[in-house]
Amino acid sequence: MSNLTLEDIARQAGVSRSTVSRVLNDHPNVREEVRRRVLDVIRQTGYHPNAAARTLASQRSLMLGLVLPRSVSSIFSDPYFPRLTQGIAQACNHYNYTLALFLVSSAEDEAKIYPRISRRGLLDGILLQSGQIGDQLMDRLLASNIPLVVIGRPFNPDGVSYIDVDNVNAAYNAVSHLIRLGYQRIATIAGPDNSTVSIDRKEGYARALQERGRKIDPSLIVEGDFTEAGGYYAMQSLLPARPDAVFAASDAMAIGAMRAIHEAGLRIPEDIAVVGFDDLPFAATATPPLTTIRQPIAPLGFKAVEILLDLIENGAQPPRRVIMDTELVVRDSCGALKRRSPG
Amino acid sequence: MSNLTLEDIARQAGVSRSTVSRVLNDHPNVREEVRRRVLDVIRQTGYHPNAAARTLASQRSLMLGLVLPRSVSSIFSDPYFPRLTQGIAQACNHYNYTLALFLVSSAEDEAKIYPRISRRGLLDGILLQSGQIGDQLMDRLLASNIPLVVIGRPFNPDGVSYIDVDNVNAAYNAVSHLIRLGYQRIATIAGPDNSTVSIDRKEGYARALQERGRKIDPSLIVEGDFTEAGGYYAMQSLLPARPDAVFAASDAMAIGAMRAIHEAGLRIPEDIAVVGFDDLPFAATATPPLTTIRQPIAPLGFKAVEILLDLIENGAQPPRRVIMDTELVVRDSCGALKRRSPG
DNA sequence: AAATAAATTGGGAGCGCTTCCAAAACCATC
DNA sequence: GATGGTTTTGGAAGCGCTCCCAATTTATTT
Repeated sequence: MSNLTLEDIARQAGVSRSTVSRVLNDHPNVREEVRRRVLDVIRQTGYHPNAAARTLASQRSLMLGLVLPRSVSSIFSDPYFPRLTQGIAQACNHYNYTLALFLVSSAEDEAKIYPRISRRGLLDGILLQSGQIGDQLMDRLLASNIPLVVIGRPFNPDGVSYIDVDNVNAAYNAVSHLIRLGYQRIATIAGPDNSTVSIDRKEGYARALQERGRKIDPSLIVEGDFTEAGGYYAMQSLLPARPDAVFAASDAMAIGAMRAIHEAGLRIPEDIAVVGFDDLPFAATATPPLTTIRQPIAPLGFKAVEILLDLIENGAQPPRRVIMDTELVVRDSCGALKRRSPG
Repeated sequence: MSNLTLEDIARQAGVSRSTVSRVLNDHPNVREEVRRRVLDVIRQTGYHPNAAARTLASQRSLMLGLVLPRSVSSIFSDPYFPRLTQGIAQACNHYNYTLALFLVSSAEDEAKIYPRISRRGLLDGILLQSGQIGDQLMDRLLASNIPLVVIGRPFNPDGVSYIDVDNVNAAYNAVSHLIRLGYQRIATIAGPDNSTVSIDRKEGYARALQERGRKIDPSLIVEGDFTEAGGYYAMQSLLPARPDAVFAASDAMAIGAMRAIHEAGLRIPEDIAVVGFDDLPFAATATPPLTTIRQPIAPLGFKAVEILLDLIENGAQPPRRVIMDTELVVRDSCGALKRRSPG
């Protein structure tokens, strides 16, 4: 349709290009009558200013990039990412930014994507999902000097703005809850050691035990990979150690663990209590319904955008840090509703 | 970092702007020695051409938009979208396009997003997830004359290029499978009537029954909303009609149905067989493992991009149509592995 | 070696907008 | 009604690239 330009609108409205531009950008100094006249022409013609020309002239693209690095994009089946994306997209809509999505799924992708990301004139800022240890992408992006907010604490957070959930505290609360309920042999199915999420959740687990004077029993700590199958196998390897409760670092692993427990002929929570992490939709409808930690994933994404806009507006120094709280959702799998809860 | 321009590179390499541009765009007519010299300077300086300037001058942004309309974005918890997105993103990487994501989550969003989408100079083409009946977005986008590929058959497909899975045939195969296994009272949990997906799957169900001379029993057809909870309630309302098999139009609904069946004290597949649709990850680990239809979701997304690039390259006439095949994945929930299967 | 054809290069005119600056129009004041 | 100040408006110079065209260089032919 319309390949109209500013000039065309200006001519039709009987004003100059500059005036139309002012109307478009809500500049104050335009006479009300003229503004109305211009707006009428714009409405009638269905004119939309050309995005590229605007970006080139103003040096702002009103576009943010969301980069999901290779190490995590395989987990794109995890509902975490859709929710995060949704929060981010909502914020972008709200602040009138466009969202560009970069899914890095292979090494080849990474090589192709990086130049595209760091090209000037494309993105005003970047949101990067923090990845595994040793991921070079963050350093490269940081070096490219584009405003950057990392989602999830990076391994080396020096000078980096990031937002994260308080994983340590969340895990601490989950395990404390189990301790209060009287469980003695509390195990954990942790995530892989190469992510800060796993490290933090494991630390929260350890801290809760230690604060109550419990010893950390290495045979009660086993590593999963955040998947259902991983949780299943982890639980199987955990059974000989006879835990009476298990804290899984993700709901998917918790569900896998529950499957393993059931298959072993044990009951939840009578024989083994289970607590997960995430509060995914299926946590509530599992049998038994899963006690878990709810993360504010979409709000986290939304907030990440707000931080990024702040960086764009006001510069990246000092780095911003935001840690969001979680919530323990008590259902049946921890036994709280069956046991006498002391307190 | 570098706010270098073409001109800077040209000066440093001792050539003209045009020559650098030629090198950048792989034009043939550049002396090998000059090309090398220019590339060296580019490499040393870490120069990247400005995207906006390029778009403005060449009238191509190398950017595609993926629009997920309001009616479906609420289902973003459905793994369908992540997978689709992944396929699309992979294709974009492969063909060196950037992907812009438009999640329409409210009416307000829609009003804000539409002008952004149809702004010239931003997108070379659009992928639109087909939505509910009555969704205006498709017509508006069509009218804006930007190359458009719809994912999922739209209600009014006239003149529209689209790609879809063969839902009719898939459902037909699933139900035929149940018929072959000897089930007599085959029910279906359909999706809401306002989407072509639901309509097509229901039609496949009906066609399979009719071809074998079976009557369609309205009491065996009930409507869900593609969620687990919806499947659960749908199954509950189906139980009085005493079905011996049920075809659910999505895995999520199938899982909900299984929960309802178990709660009613019935066995799967002995009392009621279940077949789902999607082959989501949890289908394989459900109890019992779910027989279901596998859709090539990511390949669908990939192909959608290829069609769109074809439209961009060669014009939108005639409209392209691609229908992809599905695959019946037989597991335990249909009873095929227990029953004598009659040939 | 001259004439002609082909390959390579440089210059300039945009692409459609923003934004600075100066001119014009308006206003209130003395 | 002239003066000074404030709004409002128009013109022009870019933003950094592509691409056409003409000029230059190189290769080929007779």
